[in-house]
Amino acid sequence: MAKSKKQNILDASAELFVSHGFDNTTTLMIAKEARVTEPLLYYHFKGKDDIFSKIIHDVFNEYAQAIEDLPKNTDTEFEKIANLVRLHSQIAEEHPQSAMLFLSNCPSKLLHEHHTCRDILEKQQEMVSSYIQSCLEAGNAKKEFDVHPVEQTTLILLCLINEFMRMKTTRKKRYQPNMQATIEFCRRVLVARS
Amino acid sequence: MAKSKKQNILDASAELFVSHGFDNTTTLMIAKEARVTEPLLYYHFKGKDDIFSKIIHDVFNEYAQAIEDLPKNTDTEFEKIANLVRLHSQIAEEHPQSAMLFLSNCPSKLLHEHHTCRDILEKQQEMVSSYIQSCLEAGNAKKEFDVHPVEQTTLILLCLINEFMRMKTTRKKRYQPNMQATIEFCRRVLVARS
Amino acid sequence: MAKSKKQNILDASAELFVSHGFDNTTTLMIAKEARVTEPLLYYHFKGKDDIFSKIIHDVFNEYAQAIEDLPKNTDTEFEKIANLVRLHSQIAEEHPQSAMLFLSNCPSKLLHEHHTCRDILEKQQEMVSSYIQSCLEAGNAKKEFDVHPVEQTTLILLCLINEFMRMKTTRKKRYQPNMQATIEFCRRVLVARS
Amino acid sequence: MAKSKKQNILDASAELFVSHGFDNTTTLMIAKEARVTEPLLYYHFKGKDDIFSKIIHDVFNEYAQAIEDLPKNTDTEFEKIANLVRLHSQIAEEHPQSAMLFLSNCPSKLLHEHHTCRDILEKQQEMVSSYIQSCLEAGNAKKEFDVHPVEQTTLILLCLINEFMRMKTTRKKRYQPNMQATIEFCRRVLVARS
DNA sequence: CATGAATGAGTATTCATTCAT
DNA sequence: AATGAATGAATACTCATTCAT
Repeated sequence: MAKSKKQNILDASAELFVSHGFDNTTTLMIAKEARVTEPLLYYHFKGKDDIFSKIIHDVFNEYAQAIEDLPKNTDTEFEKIANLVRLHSQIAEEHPQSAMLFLSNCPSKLLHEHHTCRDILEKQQEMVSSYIQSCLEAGNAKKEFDVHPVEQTTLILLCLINEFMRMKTTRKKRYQPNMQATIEFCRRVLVARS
Repeated sequence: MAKSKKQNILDASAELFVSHGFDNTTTLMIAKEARVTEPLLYYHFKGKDDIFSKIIHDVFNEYAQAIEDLPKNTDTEFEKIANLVRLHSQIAEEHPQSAMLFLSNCPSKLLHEHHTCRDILEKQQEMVSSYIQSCLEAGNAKKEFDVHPVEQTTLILLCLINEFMRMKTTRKKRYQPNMQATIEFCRRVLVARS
Repeated sequence: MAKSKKQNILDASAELFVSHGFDNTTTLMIAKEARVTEPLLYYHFKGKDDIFSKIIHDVFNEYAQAIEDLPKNTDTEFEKIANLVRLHSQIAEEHPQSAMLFLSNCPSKLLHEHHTCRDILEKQQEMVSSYIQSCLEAGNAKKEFDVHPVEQTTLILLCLINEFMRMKTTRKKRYQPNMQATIEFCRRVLVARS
Repeated sequence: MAKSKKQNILDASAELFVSHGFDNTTTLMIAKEARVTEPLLYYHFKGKDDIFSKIIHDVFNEYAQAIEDLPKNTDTEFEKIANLVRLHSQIAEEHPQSAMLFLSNCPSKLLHEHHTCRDILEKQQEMVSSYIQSCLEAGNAKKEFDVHPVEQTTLILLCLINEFMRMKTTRKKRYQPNMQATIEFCRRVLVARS
């Protein structure tokens, strides 16, 4: 029993939110899965929503850190873009649960303005799109790229990367795009033609 | 009373499924919104799931028809791709509800093998990717395109289009990619360089 | 379509009341089984209770008639008792449905003073016990029997006959008493010893 | 608050099942009668069926114990039969509720093969009939009895005892057979004639 | 005689949460 | 830190019955 009961609750909840969805996971299911009684959930957390928030924040923080940790000094700006794709591919493969948690529970909550998901989704967009935009601008400056409407291209690349991860996580193998091909695709779009 | 009560139920349900999600929409909410009594839901449909299925099938059939109706004879193959992007942009703008219904309710249900959503999502993928792949192959043959791993590129374009629609539907204006920019982006990738 | 729809309803109801019990038979089930729409039930009958009453009365009238029709002139009084047992055995075998209808639906309704079942059950007791009592008294007078507390013996024989039919109708073969043995049993009790 | 709420639920349920029948007893009625809220029923039991099962098992176990406890050593075998009748008479008088519960709810459920009632009814038959049969065989051996088809006579006595209890429990006084007369009736059938 | 549409009142059951200990 | 007992509010769904035609 290395894990604390509190951690048990978080782990069990994460698993259930992924496999059944937030709405279809009951506090009783969580308690049973975590080998804990229901009132203990309320001792450690404010309620079901709070458990979800904690989990989603943890997941996001790890993700944010991973992006932060991407190499800042690379030979080319394109390498940075490629690294971004690689990171997402790796997350989809190594932590599919974390990705799923986000992808399958958040959409239906997005409409509620002040929901945890909305905040985080916005942060993620902000973070990734500013990463991409920096690359594009730097690349254009170096004549490595020749990309015109920088902001629009940023958004489109953001689309591409998000959906790339979504498909890797939620679809059948035959519909999962290949990482290398995706990187080449980006190269074609970005890299200035001689 | 121009609309039949049955149609009222479908309309009210669609609206609520979009705004609250399937799980957070109660049969009572549907009945009230449709200005109908609850038992009538069960007279016309087998239950909440059945209402959802009917709606999602209707939405999908309209979508499938719209793709079917895209012009078959165009000057260039690229025009077909552009048309596909335009169609999705148009749907996101003119029928955001239909798009949302699909995008916000299906993900959490995808795990259940035989769920309506899974069937339909697969059909959509099949349909759109075979449309794209035909274009790419024809374009390559005509030397209009010079696209190498045809299948992978197909998948990536599928990603792009799906997420393009998703972002137009679910995100704030400032994160919505512009249609014309997206088409130009595709052109850059696809059209053979002189 | 030899049978009228009204008769269809009665037949279907009888079958369902037997197989599912009155409370577990819905008007919809009856309508479907009778290949009729629900409102028609209310055209022909006042409601579910009324259908039940009609059926139970029909069944009882047939039963009462059968008892009425038992031979009045027999060599011995005992023969009349034997005939009574034979009749019940025959009903249990030839019209198990009618017997079941009565046996499985009435008990839980017996408590409600003015229920159809109570009326009929009382009539049946009155009828059968007066039949038995006449036999016993006549048999005693003729010295064929030597039965002392006539009224009590009547009641006990009533018990025996009722439960005999119940067991033949509702229990497994191995618990069904044999008719001939039952008659011999009665003979032993009733017939005066030389 | 001498009784636990769990016991309150069982008591209230038993009373209601007897007075209204299982199908006509709602969980709300039970909760109100037990001065408890509805969800508590589901905290202590799996559902309405489970409550019924628990009660019927309790009742049966008491009954089985009472039969077990009947004196094993008696002067005559007939005394044992008489004791059996006395026991049933006593139960009908002292615990009419328990008897009614069984008699009025089980019949309509008997058709469902694996229902609690069927299991228990079979056990009761097995138990009582093996008790009777042992007596008859022992009595025959001792020449106390002179009973010929032992098995059939066993079944008929089982009939007699079951219906005796049923009538004592469910019918009007004037149709309730007298215990002593029933015992004498049995004596007449069983005891060998000089 | 017949029915498609509709409903008031309910019906077993569930759920997130709290309380007393 | 932990739990057995308890609940207010709901939740999908059902049923006998009726109405308009």
